[in-house]
Amino acid sequence: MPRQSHPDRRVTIVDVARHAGVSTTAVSKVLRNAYGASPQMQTRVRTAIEELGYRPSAAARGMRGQTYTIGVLLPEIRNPFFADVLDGVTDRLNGSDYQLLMAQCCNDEAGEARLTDAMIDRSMDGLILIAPISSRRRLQTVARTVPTVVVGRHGNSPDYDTVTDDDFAGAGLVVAHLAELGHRHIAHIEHLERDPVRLVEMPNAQRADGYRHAMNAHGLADGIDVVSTTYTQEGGYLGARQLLARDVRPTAIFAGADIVAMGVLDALTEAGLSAPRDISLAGYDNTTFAAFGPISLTTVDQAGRQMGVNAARLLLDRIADRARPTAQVKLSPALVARRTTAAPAGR
Amino acid sequence: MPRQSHPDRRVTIVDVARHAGVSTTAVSKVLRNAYGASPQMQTRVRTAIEELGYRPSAAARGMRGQTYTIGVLLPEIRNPFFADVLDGVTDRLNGSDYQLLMAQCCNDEAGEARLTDAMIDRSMDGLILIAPISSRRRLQTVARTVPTVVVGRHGNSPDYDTVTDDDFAGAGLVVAHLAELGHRHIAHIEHLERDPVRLVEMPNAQRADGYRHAMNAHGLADGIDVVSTTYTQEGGYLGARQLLARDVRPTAIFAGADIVAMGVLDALTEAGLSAPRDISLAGYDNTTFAAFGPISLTTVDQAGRQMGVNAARLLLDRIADRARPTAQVKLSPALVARRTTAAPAGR
DNA sequence: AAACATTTGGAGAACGTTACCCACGCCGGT
DNA sequence: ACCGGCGTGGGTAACGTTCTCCAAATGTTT
Repeated sequence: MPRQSHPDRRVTIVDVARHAGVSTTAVSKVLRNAYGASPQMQTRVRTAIEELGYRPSAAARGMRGQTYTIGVLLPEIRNPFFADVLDGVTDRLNGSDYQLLMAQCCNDEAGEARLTDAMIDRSMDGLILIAPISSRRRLQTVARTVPTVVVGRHGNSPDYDTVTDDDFAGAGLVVAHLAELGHRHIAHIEHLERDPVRLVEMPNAQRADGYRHAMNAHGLADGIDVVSTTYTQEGGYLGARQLLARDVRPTAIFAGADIVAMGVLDALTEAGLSAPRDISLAGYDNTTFAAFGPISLTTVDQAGRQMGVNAARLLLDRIADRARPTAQVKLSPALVARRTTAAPAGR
Repeated sequence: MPRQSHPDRRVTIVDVARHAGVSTTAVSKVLRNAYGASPQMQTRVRTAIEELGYRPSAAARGMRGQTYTIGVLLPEIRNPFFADVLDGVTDRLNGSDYQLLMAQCCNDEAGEARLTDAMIDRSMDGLILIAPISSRRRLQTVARTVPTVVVGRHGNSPDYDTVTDDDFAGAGLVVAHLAELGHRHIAHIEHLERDPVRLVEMPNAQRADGYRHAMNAHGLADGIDVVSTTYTQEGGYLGARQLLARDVRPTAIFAGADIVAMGVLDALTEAGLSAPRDISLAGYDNTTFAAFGPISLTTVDQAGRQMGVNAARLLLDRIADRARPTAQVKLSPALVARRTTAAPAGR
């Protein structure tokens, strides 16, 4: 590991050029794998880079070209589903020249805007927005400024690519599973949504729609029972309390997300009930939590990793060609039946 | 929200200067709250900035001065304890000019080095390294290049500040709690550590030491029983299997981390046992998982949020004055007794 | 009134890299 | 011989900000 001659100053492209006896332009070309550098030149420059321990400054690069940095916006770091997506992105980006940096978002539109702006200000080459809550207008603005892929939000745009799970179908899988077990009164805890655009684009809305559609399709229209809270543990807890207070209790609860199902479990435990003995319970996301043995929650696997891989792929594609038409990747969810669902007690 | 005159080009400091009828130097001074700008100048420039919707380019800033970016290195995004630390950092940084960006680390030294390098390449103003595994030498090198705070690693350095939990004392709390309940054979699952430096600096090693020390102090030297695996769910599972196969089973298990305790619960469930009926179980970290009602794991609260707040504070201090002597903040852990610990069965 | 600080503003040179051009030499085909 | 094309290399001007001076105006002391 060679030390640089001057103790303080960073090694620059000029040092490399001098050391290799070539121009800075030549070094730059090699760095970017750009056209116009002969094989000899390549090895010569690379040797010099190695010998001096040179690493390009992203700041300087950002002023003219790329920074080889990709930003990921996460809404909630604690939700393991997002970690899965992130793993996929990381996988795809490994071995590329791109470095991934992420930021946790603050769960409000203003904060989301501030963060995307911060990423744009830092000359990032591309953005992956995971389950953003910003207005469609805002997303378009961002995407027109920097290559962007939106994950976990339906609807298509001419400006950004999307990667989603087929939430409508996923909800259907849960209903089918529970109906097959013999349940007729299957309640659903949804995330309250008023905004008309989000009512179409947000996964939670799609799941609620899918639930209603599937209930009707199975001839269980009478068993439709929806509680609107939020996709949080707290929301699940409160939702379950409402459901448990019904005159006629549902025999099964389909929570719109695993985190919601956790809140439901809380409420059940508190009420001295357990799943599936007293009530069947299903979630959505197949988080590590759901997979955890003592919990063993029936849920829907979104293949978060696959979503991440696709998002990264689409983003790299778009960085390479900003003009290509946008794509919408929709992945198929799969039911993971575990131990919180069973035939209803009275059957 | 005014649009910029040219459709494409970003608003620069030159535009602002022209619009305000001042020099770019003046604008720069206002942006940095630097000395030499009168109050009138300040308002005048700020108005122009507002009117044009100007935001400075971090890339350009990075070439001369600060980027107002702080990097956080997380070893494992799924561990909720790190999320707590991150919350604390975010809290402290909110309202400051600094933007936080994080990267997940790859759990090996090479990957950690690559990431810190990437952050340095991007001219970040400061780094917060959470539970890094790099060699001490490497940490020093990084810290000499950029202001750095190391979280969750003992030992002090003249180059970086540290924020830790008193892991030694924390382990003592667990042993005291279990001893008081009447346990005499208390096993511990530790993270295997060979490197002599890490054996002193890593929290896991401190916990194991604290465990041994406390066992002796309570006159339970005969009950010392340590299994070395890893701080993962898998490690907990394997460790518990070993312990359950003992001729004389321990009546309590102190897992070195909540994630390890989860693995233990897996193994217990598999063996048809439960805590605390058959065996008492304690973790460490007070993750959201431990707090979750149906789990209700006895654990140690590290006040991750406080650690994060302190780390951010120290980092901002150091950015302001790189010459100040380093500080070591050590926070006191607290026991959180929940439902997985009780008096041993045979008592 | 002169000398000296202090405050306020600006001019201009970095910072490290890449984009855009142009020059050179070497081909092959008129 | 001449011409166009291609492969190769380099010169140079950006990019947007801050930093280092310097000058003018204003205030303060002798």
